[in-house]
Amino acid sequence: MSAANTGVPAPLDTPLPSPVPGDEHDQCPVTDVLRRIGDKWTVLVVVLLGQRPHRFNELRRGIEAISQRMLTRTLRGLEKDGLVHRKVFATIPPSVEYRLTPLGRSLLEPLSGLARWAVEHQPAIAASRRVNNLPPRTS
Amino acid sequence: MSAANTGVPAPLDTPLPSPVPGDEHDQCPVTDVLRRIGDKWTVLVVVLLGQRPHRFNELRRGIEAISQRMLTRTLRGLEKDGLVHRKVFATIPPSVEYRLTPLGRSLLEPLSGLARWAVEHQPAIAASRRVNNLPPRTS
DNA sequence: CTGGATCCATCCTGATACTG
DNA sequence: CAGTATCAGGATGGATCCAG
Repeated sequence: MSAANTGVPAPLDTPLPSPVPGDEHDQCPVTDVLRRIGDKWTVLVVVLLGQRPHRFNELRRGIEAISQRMLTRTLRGLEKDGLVHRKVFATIPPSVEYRLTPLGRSLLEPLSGLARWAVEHQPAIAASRRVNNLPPRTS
Repeated sequence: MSAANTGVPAPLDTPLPSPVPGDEHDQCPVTDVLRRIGDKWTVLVVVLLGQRPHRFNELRRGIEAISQRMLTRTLRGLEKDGLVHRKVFATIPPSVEYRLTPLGRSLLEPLSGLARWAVEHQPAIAASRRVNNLPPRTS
């Protein structure tokens, strides 16, 4: 935190990859990533796997509220995108280990930036939600 | 960029606010924020407003593919959370100006971090998606 | 110009039951 | 243990029409 809120729009060292083509109907990478990790469980799983590799039911116990189905789906999505590696041990009973790939680990860093912002400003957002519970506009 | 990808897991200066309570059924602030900005249009609107204030139809033209309804909904959501300020000019015809609040502007920074990651790794993700188009596992 | 109201298709998520 | 299959409810997004 150096020059924080001086009132100036803050010229951002990374200009965010341009508004969008407009007439292009496929979305920009940013939106794409946001939608991938913006679901209900992905971030939780990534964070857990960021600590160490986990087995399936280990993740399940770590999250608790997640259903078996959603954990599978979440892991499949992450695996498909190359963020998580799935390693099967042909034992009896079978066991499967999930771990972040280097690509997946590289996500932890920008994610932590957003996490810090979220934790820091969550009270302000919550407050704004309470106040601005859509009171009729002037009328 | 100092120590970038050395292969080591990178110990993250911000440890991401802990996995989750587990038995708590309300989500952590990070998930909350991710779900707010993880929808189809929010980030696009925020980015546009990050450049300068816009009027309603100006935003609409800037995004093009967005429907009137979704632009309204997106803006209402951002307004409710205190990220966007809505200023009405009682002219004829009426005009409304939207601009980021300081809170909204503060989001641009962590967002740009994620944006940089997305742009940088989007090719790898796309490639992984093509390869891993869910080929039947062994079978 | 700005936006509300409706209707509808689709996606996401959860609960439950079953399998190698 | 680690999943898959199926069904149902809610959320999300789009099209269209109407209004101040």
